Amino acid sequence: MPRPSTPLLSPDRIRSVALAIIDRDGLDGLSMRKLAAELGVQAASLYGHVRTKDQLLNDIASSILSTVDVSGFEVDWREGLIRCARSYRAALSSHPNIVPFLAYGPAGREESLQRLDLLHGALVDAGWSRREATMIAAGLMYIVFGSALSSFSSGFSADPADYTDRYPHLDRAHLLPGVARELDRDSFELALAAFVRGL
Amino acid sequence: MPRPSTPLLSPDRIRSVALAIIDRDGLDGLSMRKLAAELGVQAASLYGHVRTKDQLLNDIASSILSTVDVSGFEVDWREGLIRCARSYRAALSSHPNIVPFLAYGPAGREESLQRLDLLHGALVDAGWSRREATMIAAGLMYIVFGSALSSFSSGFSADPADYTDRYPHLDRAHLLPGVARELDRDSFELALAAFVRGL
DNA sequence: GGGTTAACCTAACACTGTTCGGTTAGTCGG
DNA sequence: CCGACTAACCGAACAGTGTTAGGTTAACCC
Repeated sequence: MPRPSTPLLSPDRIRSVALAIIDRDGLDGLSMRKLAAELGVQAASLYGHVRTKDQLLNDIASSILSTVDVSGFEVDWREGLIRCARSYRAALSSHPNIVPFLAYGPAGREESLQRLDLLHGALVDAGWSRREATMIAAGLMYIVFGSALSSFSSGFSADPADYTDRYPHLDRAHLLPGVARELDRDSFELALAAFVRGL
Repeated sequence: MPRPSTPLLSPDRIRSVALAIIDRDGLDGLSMRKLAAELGVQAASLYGHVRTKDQLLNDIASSILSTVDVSGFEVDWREGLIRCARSYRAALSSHPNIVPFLAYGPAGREESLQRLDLLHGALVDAGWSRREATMIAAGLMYIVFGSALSSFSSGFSADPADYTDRYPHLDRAHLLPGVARELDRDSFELALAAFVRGL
């Protein structure tokens, strides 16, 4: 097939289909050939629109991070922290499969830094030292990313029988997928509340 | 080369060289061929001692996790939580490059579960409900893994000039590698202290 | 000393991301 | 209207990945 009348590819379409594949098949489930196939195209054609796979993932990551909302600091810094963390977590957990890439890659993402800068400024305005503000922001990110990786409760979904005998203390209620999600959210809320309260 | 007089390979040697490569070249820097080469052997030979690369990584991960110490709950549960978290973080940050794999993979690791079970039991003994104990343990893991991924301060080590103008609030002192490590540790301690205090 | 097994090898398979050189449809200048 | 040029796609290839099948030989046991 030579040049088609109307282009089959665009950066936006590539990103959106790639994200759909990641959501469906996981991070390892995305290959350039598979992505191309689902776009009705050969793999090489992608490189006219995307510099590299890593760049593609970065772009997707940035677009997800750009939905994070850091407003709400006018009221009070505690409320601002909580809202920011919730928004961050919501953004991450809407596409959980890409979180490992996000956490792995450099934190120096434009979107991430902008929001961090705002957060940092708000904390300093509230009376914290610069160093403290940095550490508080870091702590908040620990909780957000730790919970979004969610290698915790959703990582348990193996055979319940494995746990019952060997780990007497562990409640196995959280093995049910529905409960696991709820438990993850509640754990996040508890950790967040405890962290902010303890500051 | 046929069967050598003294075996060149053993699961232990393979694991230790593999971990050395990961520490030196990163998680992506480990390939079976490279590992084999450093062991003075061909790649296929590894599969007589190791079922699969993923299994190898899991074994390495388990051996790292097995150094985590969850004692210290006799004194008081707050102290126990803090000691456990510190020990966990120490174990992870001694081999930071494997943390992404650890965080990515299932939490259902034998070593991880044993310690989780103990922690859970200690919390229940201290008067928390089973559900609360689970959530507290999860929260602790969020902070530990979030901090060990350390996609925070060590992720910034780019060009300092990039930050100065665009992000006025961000202090750029933490760009210095030495400071970054210290800041990471202090951020972890602050998050941990705030979390435990806030419970 | 012969048979068995364990430890290594070579070669290959099916993938991966990425690049090079071609082929053609669309677009613009004269 | 026609030629030059570019944009968009393709086929084939490269170097690399994890993994397996089948072969070769040294060490071990009876």
